[in-house]
Amino acid sequence: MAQSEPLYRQIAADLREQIRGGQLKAGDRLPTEAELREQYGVSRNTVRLAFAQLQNEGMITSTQGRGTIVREQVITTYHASWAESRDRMSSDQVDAFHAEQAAQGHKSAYRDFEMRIVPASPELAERLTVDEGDSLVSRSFVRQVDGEPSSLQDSYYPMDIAQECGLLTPHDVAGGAIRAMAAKGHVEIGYVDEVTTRMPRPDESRKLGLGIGTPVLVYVRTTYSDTRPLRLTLTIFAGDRNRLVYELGDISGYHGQNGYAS
Amino acid sequence: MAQSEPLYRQIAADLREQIRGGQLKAGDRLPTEAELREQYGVSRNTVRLAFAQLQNEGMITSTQGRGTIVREQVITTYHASWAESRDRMSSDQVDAFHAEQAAQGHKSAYRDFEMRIVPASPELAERLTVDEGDSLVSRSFVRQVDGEPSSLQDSYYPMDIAQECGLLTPHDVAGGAIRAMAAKGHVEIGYVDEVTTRMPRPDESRKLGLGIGTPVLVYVRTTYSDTRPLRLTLTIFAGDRNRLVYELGDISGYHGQNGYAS
DNA sequence: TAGTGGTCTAGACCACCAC
DNA sequence: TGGTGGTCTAGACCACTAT
Repeated sequence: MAQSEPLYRQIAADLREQIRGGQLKAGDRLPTEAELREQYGVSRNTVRLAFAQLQNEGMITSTQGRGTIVREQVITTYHASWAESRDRMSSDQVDAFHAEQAAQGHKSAYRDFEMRIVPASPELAERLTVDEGDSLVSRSFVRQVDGEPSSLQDSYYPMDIAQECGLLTPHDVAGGAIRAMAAKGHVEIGYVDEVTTRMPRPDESRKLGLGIGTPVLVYVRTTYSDTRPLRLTLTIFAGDRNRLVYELGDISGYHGQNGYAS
Repeated sequence: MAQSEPLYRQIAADLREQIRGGQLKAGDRLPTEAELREQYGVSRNTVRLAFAQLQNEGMITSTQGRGTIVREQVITTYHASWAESRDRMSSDQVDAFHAEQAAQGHKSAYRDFEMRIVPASPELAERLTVDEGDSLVSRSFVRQVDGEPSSLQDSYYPMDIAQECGLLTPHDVAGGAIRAMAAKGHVEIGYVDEVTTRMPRPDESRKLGLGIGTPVLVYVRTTYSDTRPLRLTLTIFAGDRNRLVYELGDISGYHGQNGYAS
């Protein structure tokens, strides 16, 4: 028997089952803490432990004064093997991101643009093949989709390239930084992408408006010309709203839908 | 002033600072709940709330009877753009995974192999272009690295291909399923990879031995021949121990290290 | 056995939201 | 205003680990 399961886990399991089974749908309100306390004959703290477990699984969200609801997810797709590739960038857009979001029926925008000069951390120095502590130019912004923050992006450039290509301005670069570098002969011909996941730090959680129990997708792209690393872009994606997609090789046998609707 | 911060958040912030600052290193023991209760003059529950927050951020682990320690992370790399590619597979290995882990100084193994016949879910049906409910062959196992479970892998094959290529056996297929399919003319020439993250379900958490506050990396690879989808592989990576890497285009300008040590 | 974290109770007051 | 969740206290007993 699983009788030895603690009470709060049993309560959490019951509620999880009701959500998976469809009795409680996305957006529905769960019973209040008081109701569950009576229903199970336990203390309020035990109910709160059960709620905490489900919150940490990303299944529910509690709001002071309003109640506790089943979380819903709207996932948008980021085609990593398309984005920033030159043959997909039309002349009047910064990157392929806007176009892809529009194709999925979403509106995207940039917010809180910042330019800073920072010393290279060990990780940055290794990937950009500069010395630790060397100055790098950081250009960062928040990406919004449908008015909600969706990802935090931070690109790092070696100082000499940034100076040569006019990336030291605290504004958006017309046509995009990639184009500006290409115009000076620094053409990106290869990428290395690293993808990991972790729980957000408090400031990331705040900027992305993440609920408890939402991890982030950490996406690091290092780009190369034929001779050297040109740029490192670190993107923190809100894990409950984003999907990274790579297309490799020949996928002409693919049915061609761009939806990945599920 | 940030005086309005709840007590437990202040305590969590203090401890987080000590970890980030290096006063508390990976593997070190934190003060006990009783010590912190005295130190801050709060109730034990408040200390526990602070611990819970840090656990959910993946920073600490508590064990009954032993204490609370700072978590440490050993990350291994999974080269998604290499794995399973034919020109990287030597004749005597199932896939490139073993070789890559060995190159990183890790020992890998497979456990708990299973073969099942399952009906296609809507997501599987869409990607494999079969009808919902059609029978698929599922072949799954647990991947271990250095004796610890590292990822759960589950591959789905259309029934006709599985029958033709001898994938209906409840054992490992000699030389690997990819080779078996290629021998019958079903050659994989393209991939679509989808990468997302979420918190683990209780069973995944158990199989992977995940602590509280550890998300998983969900990795779905659909492979194609020149005419049709051949296979869908779903991998659930323990988020605290794995990194996915893609190399795209020409990276001859890359410095050539395979470490990504950090 | 002593000390740790795990579970649980029964209260209290507060901040926020809908009415 | 009444009800919701957010924070906090001051206990209690249990399960596990180290010694």
